[in-house]
Amino acid sequence: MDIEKVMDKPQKAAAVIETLKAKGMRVTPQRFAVYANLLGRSDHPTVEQLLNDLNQDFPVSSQATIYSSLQALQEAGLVREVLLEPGVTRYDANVDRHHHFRCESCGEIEDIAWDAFPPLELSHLRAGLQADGYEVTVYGTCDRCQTPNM
Amino acid sequence: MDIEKVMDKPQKAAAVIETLKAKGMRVTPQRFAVYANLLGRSDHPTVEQLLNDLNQDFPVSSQATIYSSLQALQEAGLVREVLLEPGVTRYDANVDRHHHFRCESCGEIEDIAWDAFPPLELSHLRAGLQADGYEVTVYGTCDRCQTPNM
DNA sequence: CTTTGTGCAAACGATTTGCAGGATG
DNA sequence: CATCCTGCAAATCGTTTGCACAAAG
Repeated sequence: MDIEKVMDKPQKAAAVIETLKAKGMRVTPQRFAVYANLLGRSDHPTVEQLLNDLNQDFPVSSQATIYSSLQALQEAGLVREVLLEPGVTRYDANVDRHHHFRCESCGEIEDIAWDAFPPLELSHLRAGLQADGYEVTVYGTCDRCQTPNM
Repeated sequence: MDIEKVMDKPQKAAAVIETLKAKGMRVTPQRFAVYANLLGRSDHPTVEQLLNDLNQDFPVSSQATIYSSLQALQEAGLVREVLLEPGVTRYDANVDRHHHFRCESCGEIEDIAWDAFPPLELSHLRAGLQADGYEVTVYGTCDRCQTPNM
């Protein structure tokens, strides 16, 4: 399969390919498609959602390959997992530090900018713990779920 | 099976039983054992750990019953899930708000007191989001993993 | 005595793995 | 052309479910 088929924005495609190469990864259409798709959305999809989205028009990648692509992308530091619901693993191409908002009604997840909150002081946690970073998860209700069936 | 067999601290046992009754739950030895065990530890065990721990000396509860007990305890608001690693659901009998520290090396989870951090201002999130609460997760290395094999 | 819980085993769903053929660099 | 990736199917692991029996109130 040709990589061009899975990407309609040539300029960005080149950038994505460069990123993958720069990480020493082989650039395959499947990897490219997974990463480009993740970069192009902000809703932290599951593997199932990626699978449906990628293969919508014609087969691009199998499920097993999506799993292995995601693993490779994770190891390269290009993608991270987001775990906020039991049994659901979501993926996020935004690896800069940021927080999350989760709607307790529909499960939707939305990013919150890092500087939405003042920096937290980690230095006076219990002695012995070495803190490397942190993240805030906010729980609540999204707009859509506040005004049901309208 | 008799409840006394699974609890060696009679005074606390009575309190646990009262709590369960107060929530309108039937008090069974299995439920009691699950909840008492969770109350007595702070390491957020998985179902597998609970299963091993409870049945260590003699059979107390089956796996299916632990799942159903945990579900009932959750619905009663006595227990909550903690999700910080893929594929691993942990349980916590501390339902007061608090934060978590996760060791990226061994996966151990430790509670952080709620007032370890100044309260965050949730009011200026994106308009439309209704925030109900939040939680901080700190990532790092625990004491044990900082000084390997000693 | 009525209702709800338990235990077993089968069912399930998400993720992982083994392996043969195919694509990448 | 050597290495690594892909796709398929089978295997695995955590969790859920159906059902007959037992226990709680």
